[in-house]
Amino acid sequence: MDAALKALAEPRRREILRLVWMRELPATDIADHFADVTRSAISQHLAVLKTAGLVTERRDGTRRLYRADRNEMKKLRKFLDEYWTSGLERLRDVAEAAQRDKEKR
Amino acid sequence: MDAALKALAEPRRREILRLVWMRELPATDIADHFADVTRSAISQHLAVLKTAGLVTERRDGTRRLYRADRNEMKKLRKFLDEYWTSGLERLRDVAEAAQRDKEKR
DNA sequence: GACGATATTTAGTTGACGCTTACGTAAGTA
DNA sequence: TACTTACGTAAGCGTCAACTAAATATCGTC
Repeated sequence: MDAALKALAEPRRREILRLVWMRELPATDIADHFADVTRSAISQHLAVLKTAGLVTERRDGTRRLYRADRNEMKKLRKFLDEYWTSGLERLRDVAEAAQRDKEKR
Repeated sequence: MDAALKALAEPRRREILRLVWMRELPATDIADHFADVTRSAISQHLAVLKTAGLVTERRDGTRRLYRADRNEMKKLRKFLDEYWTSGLERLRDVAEAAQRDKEKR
């Protein structure tokens, strides 16, 4: 989950993810979309996204086709929604804070 | 939105946000929660979160009380949900891809 | 097997980031 | 006024992340 959030922190990677959101796309086409950056850079971004589980790679001859793993994004959304309010953790923190307050008095 | 995502990419900042999710907390209490890091470091993290709009600051005497801005998080969630599938942008991209395919044939 | 096409990988550089230490500042308190 | 508490800010440092250029892998074709 940590890797996914870090991956999304980079604007270019978000753009890539958007490009392959609805369809598969070979690395070249993805790279062509970015005028100001080398293919190599895009390849590295794709590696990060793949490691984070946000895209899947499929080989077809010399080409590599990428596609967004929407299920992983779904998990991320769920994580973000639940992280702050996860029951047990929250209760523990509140209890600790109360304890701290008590000790100070 | 970019700033918010970058801010969340850092685990400590996520933890801070969680601490002040349900209640206000002075900077000292927040810093005390992290044993392995200086108060200064936490102060800097708080500045990042504030700039990203994820927390609000309220002064009370010498203390500064922080609290999560849940509305901003709500916006972020909405952004994440809609970014990949935003109507016009998506249509444009699809059109471009179709054009590219056509030219190759 | 050599070659062109498609892509990743590997140095190597640069800038950003997180951290600590040291200092500055504002608000209470004796 | 002097002192303490609570906090931010500046400078400096080490590390990591993003980039380029060059080298390397892999597949299909002649």
